[in-house]
Amino acid sequence: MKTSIIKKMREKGLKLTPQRLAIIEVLVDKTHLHPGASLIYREAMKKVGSLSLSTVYSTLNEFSRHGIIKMLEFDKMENRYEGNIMEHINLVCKGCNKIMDYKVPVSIDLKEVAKKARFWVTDTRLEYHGYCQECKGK
Amino acid sequence: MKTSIIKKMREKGLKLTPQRLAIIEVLVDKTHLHPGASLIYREAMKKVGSLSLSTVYSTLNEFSRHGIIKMLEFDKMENRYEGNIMEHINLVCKGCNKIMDYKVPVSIDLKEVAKKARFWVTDTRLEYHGYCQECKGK
DNA sequence: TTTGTAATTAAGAATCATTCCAGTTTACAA
DNA sequence: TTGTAAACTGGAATGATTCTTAATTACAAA
Ligand SMILES: [Mn+2]
Ligand SMILES: [Mn+2]
Ligand SMILES: [Zn+2]
Ligand SMILES: [Zn+2]
Repeated sequence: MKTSIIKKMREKGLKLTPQRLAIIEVLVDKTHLHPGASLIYREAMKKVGSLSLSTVYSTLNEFSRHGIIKMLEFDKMENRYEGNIMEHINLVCKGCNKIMDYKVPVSIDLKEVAKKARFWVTDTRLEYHGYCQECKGK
Repeated sequence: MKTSIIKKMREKGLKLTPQRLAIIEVLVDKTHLHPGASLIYREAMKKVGSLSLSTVYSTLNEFSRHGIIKMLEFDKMENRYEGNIMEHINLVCKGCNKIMDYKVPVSIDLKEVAKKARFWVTDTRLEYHGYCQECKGK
């Protein structure tokens, strides 16, 4: 996954800096956690001496704008990021803010959306909110 | 829709105030716009003399907490609200921030999610982001 | 109808994730 | 090696949302 991200960066003409490399590594290592900017900042900081939070934010924005990673936007909670850009449902626990992947059994044809609703889809956001096993029993 | 919202409020033991009535009316009238708090505030203000933005926020939070309305959370954009709580996909235009409804052709069985992923879904958030007819041609 | 009180509202201050800014450094193509 | 656009930095600014505290009010019970 790390290699494919770097490859995509090259394709898009994005420069590879030590800061970006560290951010990518955290994103890959912790992708199952769907980490937020502050965790990514803390972890990447351990890898590269010099890094500012502004850089983390602008890098994550840049990457998600290019479709290299996916930004999951929230209101009550820090935004979260993931390297897995395959279409899937994110299960978001309201108790502990954990986010888990759920394989989509069916997929809607985006061409049909364009035809029927006159809307051209660039990315999808599928979330189920609720409670995980641990949080279910209060 | 207005009647059913008020009925649900009664069921939940929520009091019906002039402020809440105005907010509900705006929510019903403008539901297709998926209005944000500031629009709801402006429009509801026209109906009742006295209304504060704090009240709008706390009311919308209260209602969505009770599942009476649905809050659509964004990061770059004001949160939006809708009275239509039936499961459907929201088409969010990245050009003009318009939000349109799209009827879901298929629905995933939530019991299967509980069984397979050990996750209990309370609400769903299905969005397609992209461009509407007007914004497509830049 | 009147009363008691828990719920609701108001106004402004506080929060905090995120963006902006302006100056400095750096990756990498030539 | 050099030139330059891109990236980085740290601090200030932003802005939607929440918090706080005191005043007001809906409505159940008397
Ligand atoms: Mn995921
Ligand atoms: Mn909708
Ligand atoms: Zn949980
Ligand atoms: Zn549009």
